[in-house]
Amino acid sequence: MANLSNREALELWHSVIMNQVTGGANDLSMRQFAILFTVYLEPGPHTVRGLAAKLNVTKPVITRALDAMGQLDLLARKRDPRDRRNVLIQRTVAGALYVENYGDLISKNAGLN
Amino acid sequence: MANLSNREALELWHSVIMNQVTGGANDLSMRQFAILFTVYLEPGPHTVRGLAAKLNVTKPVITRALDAMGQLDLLARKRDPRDRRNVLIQRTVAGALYVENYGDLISKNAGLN
DNA sequence: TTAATTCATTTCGCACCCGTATTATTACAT
DNA sequence: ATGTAATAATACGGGTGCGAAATGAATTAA
Repeated sequence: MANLSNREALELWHSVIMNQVTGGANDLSMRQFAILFTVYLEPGPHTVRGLAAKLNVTKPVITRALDAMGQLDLLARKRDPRDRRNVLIQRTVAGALYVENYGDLISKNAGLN
Repeated sequence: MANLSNREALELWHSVIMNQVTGGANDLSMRQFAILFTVYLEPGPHTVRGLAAKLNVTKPVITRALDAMGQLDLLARKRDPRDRRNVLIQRTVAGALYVENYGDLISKNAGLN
């Protein structure tokens, strides 16, 4: 994979964060970002409990993040038919697009100079 | 500079965010991160007004962020002696170390595979 | 069938962040 | 000197996120 110098790494991070902050469309919290990217980048199925354990946060954090991001249509809930206590977190078209665009943004900033 | 594929970019971003979330030491908001990195990566002097304009937020956001990050000793205030209405945001040793470590973290994750 | 377990959700209290509007201080123009 | 402008800080109200604890729903064990 790419080899980033310390300085380059910081400038990349800075520019991505600046894009996020100044654009200001939605402002997801750091935890929400972690949830979103975990669901889209790691193989499922993802449950509330599983995500809470992986991110080292309490379950209500996941529940509330699903409320918020569900409203933005970035993720969706689905009851597990095999064990209806579980909630499976599903990807959405809008969410996939959003994550994809984020990848573009990052790699574009990484290629700036 | 490095050339990142879209997928690599997303995985890099994901791993850095995961480190930030699960580590959970201090949790700065996205805006606070933007302020911190702007001060350490862009040439000064930085003022409350200037940062507010650059980040497209209101001035109280900067003031409060300085309160919070000042308490963590990541940044310091200094009255501008030439115009005592201004506050110049100063770097600190602890802050420089913090940012430096962040660069290590990012570049390390970028080199993982 | 009943009790215990295991999920996700809701409730509660606390803390933080935000923007608007106001205040206090300093500089500048007249 | 006086008034105006500019700067940062503060007060206030609303919104949201957090963890702990309580609740509800579904499964499993006895």
